[in-house]
Amino acid sequence: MLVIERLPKRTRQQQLLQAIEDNPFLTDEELMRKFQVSIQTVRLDRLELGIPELRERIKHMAERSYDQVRSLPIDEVIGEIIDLQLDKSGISMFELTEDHVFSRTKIARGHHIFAQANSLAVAVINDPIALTASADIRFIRSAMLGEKCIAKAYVKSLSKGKAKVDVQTFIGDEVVFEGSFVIFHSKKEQLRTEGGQANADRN
Amino acid sequence: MLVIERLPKRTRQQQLLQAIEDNPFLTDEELMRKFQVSIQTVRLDRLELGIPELRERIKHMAERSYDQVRSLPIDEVIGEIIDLQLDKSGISMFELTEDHVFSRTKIARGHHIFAQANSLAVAVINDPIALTASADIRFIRSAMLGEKCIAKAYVKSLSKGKAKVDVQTFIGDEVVFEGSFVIFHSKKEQLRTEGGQANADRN
DNA sequence: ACTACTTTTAGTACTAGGTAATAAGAGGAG
DNA sequence: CTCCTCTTATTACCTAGTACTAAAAGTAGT
Repeated sequence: MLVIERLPKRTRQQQLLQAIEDNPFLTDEELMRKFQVSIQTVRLDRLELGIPELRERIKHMAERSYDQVRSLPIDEVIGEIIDLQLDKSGISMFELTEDHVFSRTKIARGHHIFAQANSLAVAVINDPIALTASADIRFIRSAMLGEKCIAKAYVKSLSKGKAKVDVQTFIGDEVVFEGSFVIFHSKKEQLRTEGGQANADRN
Repeated sequence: MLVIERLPKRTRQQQLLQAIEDNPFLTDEELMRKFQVSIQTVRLDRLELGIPELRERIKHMAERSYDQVRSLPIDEVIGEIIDLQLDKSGISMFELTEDHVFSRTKIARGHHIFAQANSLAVAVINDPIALTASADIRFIRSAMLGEKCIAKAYVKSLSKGKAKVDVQTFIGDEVVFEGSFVIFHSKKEQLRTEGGQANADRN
């Protein structure tokens, strides 16, 4: 007789599933010790539950995070630049995912909406060094999970080291956010520029 | 005397490093084909460059992303709540890492500073449904990589569905950010509350 | 108690993607 | 021609498995 009573198959499989969900880095050998069964039982359980082997689990996690890491630093602007006329105007698109909303209400958190507008306001200024000095912002309507936010930025004035940029963010034809940004930048005089590569290193 | 360093090896190793950085999922066999050398050369190169094997690389990525996933949803506030007196005041701390700064200048991006202040302003309101309506903000000094931002929020007024919250963010004793937030919330009348568990589901 | 069936365990062959160590060949500098 | 670096080859071993076959153990019905 075993001192430790072994669990029925169903229970064990549910606990195994939970265990791997909690810690995907468990090997079959560790699971075998945890549940006091043979390694073959663990493997049969994984087979029945459709849980891939450790290395595959790890690989999937890495691939997922790799894709995330890839998608961010390509341009440091929050959202996707649709159109950019340096020192004039810019448009970006930003889709609200689970990551951007309150888990309870599915309403977008203010700072994500702000981040899109802020980074566009900075990106539109043709200067590698450009920083938000101040902003006057209004959240007009709340945005929800899955909605596509289109931010439009217009440079209102541009002087030695200071620019005023107005941003409006729309969902469909409804305004959800408005902001007036004052952006400090480094260039003393404005230069005429070709439409070429903008500075990717700013938002 | 070796006047000219033998470039092929060095160049290859640099390219190998770059290749693995670009795509950490490359096996030695794939690298061998890519560089037209034997698999042993690839392995010697990795050894010299201190690049771990594929599985270790993948594992590290997975672990890192796992830790991130773990650390984020625990509290949905940007930064760490140091003190919270609901409907009165709150303090949060936020350390600027590489993720929060311009890669070129190492200056913090405005929306991260804003996010800390905004999420604190929302968190301090004792209502599970609270949203930023508008804000008037000023970035007074630029914050740099590694600096610890301490945000202090004070509830200035609180009525049926609207609250005014002022936030100041400090690095040391210097003010780096100031903002006046108007927060909409759902409660009609204010209730006296025990100091207990605040809503983690808001910022 | 015997059979039938499920569940568990055991064992073997094979795999990918390596490490570690040792030896041998290639090619250039002096 | 020799020394030296670089490269390649070879072999043994590792982990964490898959795939498959077979046997043992437990459980239920009759």
